[in-house]
Amino acid sequence: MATIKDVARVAGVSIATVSRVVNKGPKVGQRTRDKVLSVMNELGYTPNANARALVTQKSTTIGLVIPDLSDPFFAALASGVDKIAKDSNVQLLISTSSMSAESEKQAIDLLVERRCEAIIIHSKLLAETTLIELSQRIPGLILIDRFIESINDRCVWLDNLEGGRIAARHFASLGHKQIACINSNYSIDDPKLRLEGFRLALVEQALKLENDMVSENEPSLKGGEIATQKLLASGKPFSALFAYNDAMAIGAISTLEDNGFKVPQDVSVIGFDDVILSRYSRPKLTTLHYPIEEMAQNAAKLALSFAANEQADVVRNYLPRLIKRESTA
Amino acid sequence: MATIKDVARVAGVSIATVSRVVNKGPKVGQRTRDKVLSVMNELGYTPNANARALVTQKSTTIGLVIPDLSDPFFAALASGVDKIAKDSNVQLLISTSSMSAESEKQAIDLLVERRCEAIIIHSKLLAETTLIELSQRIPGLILIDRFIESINDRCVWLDNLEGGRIAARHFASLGHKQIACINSNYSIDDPKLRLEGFRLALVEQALKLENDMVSENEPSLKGGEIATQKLLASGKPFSALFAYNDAMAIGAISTLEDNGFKVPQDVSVIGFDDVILSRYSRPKLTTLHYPIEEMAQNAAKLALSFAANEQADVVRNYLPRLIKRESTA
DNA sequence: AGGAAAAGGGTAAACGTTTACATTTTTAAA
DNA sequence: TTTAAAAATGTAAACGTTTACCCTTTTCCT
Repeated sequence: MATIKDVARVAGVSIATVSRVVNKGPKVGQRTRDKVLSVMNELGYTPNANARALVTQKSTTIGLVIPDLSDPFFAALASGVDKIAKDSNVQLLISTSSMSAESEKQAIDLLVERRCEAIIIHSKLLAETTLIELSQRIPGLILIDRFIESINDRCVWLDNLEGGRIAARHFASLGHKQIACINSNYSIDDPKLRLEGFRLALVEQALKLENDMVSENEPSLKGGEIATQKLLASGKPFSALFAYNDAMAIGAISTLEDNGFKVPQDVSVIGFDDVILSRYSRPKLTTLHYPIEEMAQNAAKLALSFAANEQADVVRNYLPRLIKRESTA
Repeated sequence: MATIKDVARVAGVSIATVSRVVNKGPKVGQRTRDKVLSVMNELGYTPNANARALVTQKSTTIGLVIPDLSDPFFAALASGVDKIAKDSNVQLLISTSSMSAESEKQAIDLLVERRCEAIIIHSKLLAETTLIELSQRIPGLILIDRFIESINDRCVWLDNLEGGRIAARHFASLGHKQIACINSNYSIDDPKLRLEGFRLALVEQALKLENDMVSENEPSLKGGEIATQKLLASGKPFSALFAYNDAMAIGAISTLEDNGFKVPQDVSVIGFDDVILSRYSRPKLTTLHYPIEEMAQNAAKLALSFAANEQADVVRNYLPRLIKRESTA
């Protein structure tokens, strides 16, 4: 592949001159510029970004660590980062990490080796201490969907607790008394917080969530089905169901209808996340909107600005918003 | 950030030695190795991938051009590439291209500048000649979801025509006579091919698709709804509907049920793609499985092998497969 | 003890750029 | 013309690695 030297030689100029025309710099005559341009074209010259990064100490790269690209939620996250990257003429390098602290650390290391300008990390498993230490070493590092008090200026997160509260209040306002919940059985904070907020607000409304009205399972369609079957099997009736996420909610609706319950006439169901699924389900899902793409955009802005030693003024703490569709009444 | 020189200086050895321990090379004694390792740790040394790429002429990067990361279909594609990348210790660099040949070209150029080992391109807009020329210049370039005869060994594609055929045969085998179709109005090959295959196989079965039984619109939920409304408005009855993709199919089901038609009792609907949506809809969607993730994996394998001057033996030409669920009868 | 082979370690060039600084050429005012 | 300023171009160092090649210790056999 042709290098700047080849172009210089063929065009009969110095590499400095070629560099100047490549970078649209000043100080180069029209005549030479045209000559160089035509040689570049003839030779199919493309500048080497690695060499450039080395000498300029800028990689024009933004790194992103997520567990799984195929999950629409993370795809939306990545898409948000990508949009800001595009605006800043920076490219998106993705590092996926599979379900272990070890692998999350590795994914980050790869991005550090690449000397990414900025790094956005979705980590649920890495220890707080590690993350804090990392954030000290890397100026452009931002955590998304995770809150760590001591480095809260580096975090962009959603208030899960409040999400639970909102769901509870919605059910209360609809007059529901017999309330159930299907939750994720993953050992991360989110399920605990959502449930806690849900409980708290229920109490405020003089309602309560019986212990056996909470069923845990995988946060997936199948998990939602199984969790709902268990709830049904217990025999206790309920008219309102709070699901950990949209996938579980849709699984729940499916199981409920298979068992003769109409949604929302017999049971109201509320989801969480507002992923694309929720608009495609029938009935359309009432859910809590998780503005992940916007959050990712802000995280990217923040990361880029921290990397440049500034501090962008963007929202970091998000509240989920209730989207009323057809699954609650 | 500490460099190899810093480590060498502090450890009292040459940079060659440090390089050897970093790369787990031979020819370094236990004693020195330990010393270097501890200094590396103390200084928080991380090798610079750009410098490495420069000298080794290997970027350990695989590039991917797609139009939109937030679309689950492309997210699945990216995920497939990522899996192979991981296996090959290579990182995924994503370049999104928005709806124009120009922008597709730019996205590719960015990856070339990065000297990606291999490049996977999902391009519907770039001219064949450009793509052919590009594939000549770049050994590790593979086209996904596009077929160009003269460089067919660089293509991984799905047989859209056959997809249409399969749908038609399925309807015929179910005894349907009054058949309709909602198609995408995008001016790319896929909609034309699917429809053509559908028509062709219908004729073989002595059936036919009336011209006014084809309605075009955007390939989205909303587009599916509108296209179906138009079909309904025409007044002609139909009992089988072939949708361009799952989103349109789900939109169609929604509109059909809103108009008092039961799916599949009154109308059978078949989708295309088998994206995650189709499993979450009610009734679950009968559709043509588009094995995009597997295709992407093979594209990545192929790209990497071409880049290494070999030629992996993988399937390049895929057939969609009928997934019978609940929306046809 | 002598010596050869093996092991450990160092030197310096190369990768493809950018850029401060130096040099040459052109322009235009005197 | 001369000449000072401006414009164009060139020189060379630097970025952080890897690696071929060379030199110095060890090791271990006879």
